[in-house]
Amino acid sequence: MTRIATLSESRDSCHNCRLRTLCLPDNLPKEDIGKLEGIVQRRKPVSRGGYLFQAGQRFNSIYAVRTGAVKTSTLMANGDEHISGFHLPGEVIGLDAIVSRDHPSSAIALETASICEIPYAELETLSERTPALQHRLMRIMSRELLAEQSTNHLLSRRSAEQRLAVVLLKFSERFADRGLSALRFRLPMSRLDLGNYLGLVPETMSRTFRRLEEQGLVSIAGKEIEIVDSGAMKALAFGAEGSQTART
Amino acid sequence: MTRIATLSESRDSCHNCRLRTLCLPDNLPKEDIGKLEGIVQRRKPVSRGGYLFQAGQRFNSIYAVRTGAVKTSTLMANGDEHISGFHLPGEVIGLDAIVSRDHPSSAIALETASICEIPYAELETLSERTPALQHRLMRIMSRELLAEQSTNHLLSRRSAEQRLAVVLLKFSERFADRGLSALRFRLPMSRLDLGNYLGLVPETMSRTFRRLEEQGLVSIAGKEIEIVDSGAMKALAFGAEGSQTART
DNA sequence: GGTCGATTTTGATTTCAGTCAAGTTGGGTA
DNA sequence: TACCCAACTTGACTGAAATCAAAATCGACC
Repeated sequence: MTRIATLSESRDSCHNCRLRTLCLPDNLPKEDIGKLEGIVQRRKPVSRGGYLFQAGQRFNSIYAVRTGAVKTSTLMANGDEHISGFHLPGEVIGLDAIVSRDHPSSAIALETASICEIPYAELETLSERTPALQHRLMRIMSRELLAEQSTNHLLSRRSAEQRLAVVLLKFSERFADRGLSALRFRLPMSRLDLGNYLGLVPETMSRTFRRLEEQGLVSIAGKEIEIVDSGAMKALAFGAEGSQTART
Repeated sequence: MTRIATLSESRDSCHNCRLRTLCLPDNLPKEDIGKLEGIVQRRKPVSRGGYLFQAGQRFNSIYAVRTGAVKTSTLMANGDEHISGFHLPGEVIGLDAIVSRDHPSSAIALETASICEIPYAELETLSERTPALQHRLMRIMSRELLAEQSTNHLLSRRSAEQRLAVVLLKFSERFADRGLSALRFRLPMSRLDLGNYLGLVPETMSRTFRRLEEQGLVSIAGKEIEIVDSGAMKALAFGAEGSQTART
């Protein structure tokens, strides 16, 4: 029986946390993990639709997702929401607020989520005397930068089918990194949210899902996704064919 | 006589550098700037089309632009170039390589550029005993993250006119930050490159420039840009009108 | 000053995704 | 169980930007 993604449970300490290698503590010496644990605060779970923090709110902490899933979004000048990312367990949220002292975006739970809060002032103090932690922070920031770049890339002149294929493959990879199936998983967000992130309206999302299914690339049942032909998906997402520019 | 942007000259040391407040040394105590200076290497100028580094190359240093302008771009699977950013004096390049040990993208001079090279291993060592530098690095990374997010935002479901208006206003602001005119400046890149960055083909770029000019928002002469109606530009770029979603 | 290639422009046409308008489905709850 | 609202789907139509094709302009170099 294939196990469907739930991304649940992890122990109370960073030492035992199943997400250790994805999260802040990765590669830290044992005693440094101990120190980090000293400042991490476990919050009571945030339920679906609840805020971890709101845009404009004073920046005090960064947050690591332990279970569940979170979206970050900004309200644009005209009142529309723009979703800037989806965050799975082990990922760190709020790093974009370090410059400005205020959170530029809101973080909202897509499903009940447990969260580790890490007060930034204390993290900064700790990292002053913990080189390994300092390096780890730089690496995480750099990783985020790469992720954002790859999103830019995705939004820049790619067809709806390609965008969807890319994002499904990325989720596949991220679930696999968390020890879950790469081929069968449950998307934590609505089509509306995913479309918002991809720059596509819900109608297009619906039609695009259908087309991928008709081509035998995926099998869709609500939010449950099965990647049927991973090779063809990759060809569509990254392949030479389908580029809108390639004028051979 | 209005001074047209050239973004030239700055002294040999970080202390005297006109770009100090934009670049790494900002807010550092004098003695820390001295230490930073100790590891910064001044390279001989890179001429138009020359590489600061190439994608795939081993990551050793980050780079700060002193004069000129630089683009960073990746080669996609199908052979197309995707331009991920344009970099003006005072900006730091290469931070996206920290995670992977290799540069994910290439950096190419758009016009003759002088560059400061900062070996990352030495920077890391130095920042271990220089908290202010450490904080500065985190802030710069966070700033980059914000910039990437705002690019995402830009590419996500905005019209060609809006994209161009936003990017012109951003350049305006960046030139102003460097003490140059916010209303008259010279874009350092070709329309092809700017279009690539914005996800638009050159034909559309041309037509969109023309439309902005016809509406009396800007005045264009080759790469020389004059912002004629800054208010209307902002209304177009950020205003309530022009949202593709607002179904009032 | 003239030449060649790259860059930019212009026009005609096509196409993909957005818009508008109605359903349909499905999850939550009274 | 039945109701309700939100999420999703479907179909017809529209429109903005891509594509295709060709000409004009620019600018670097001899």
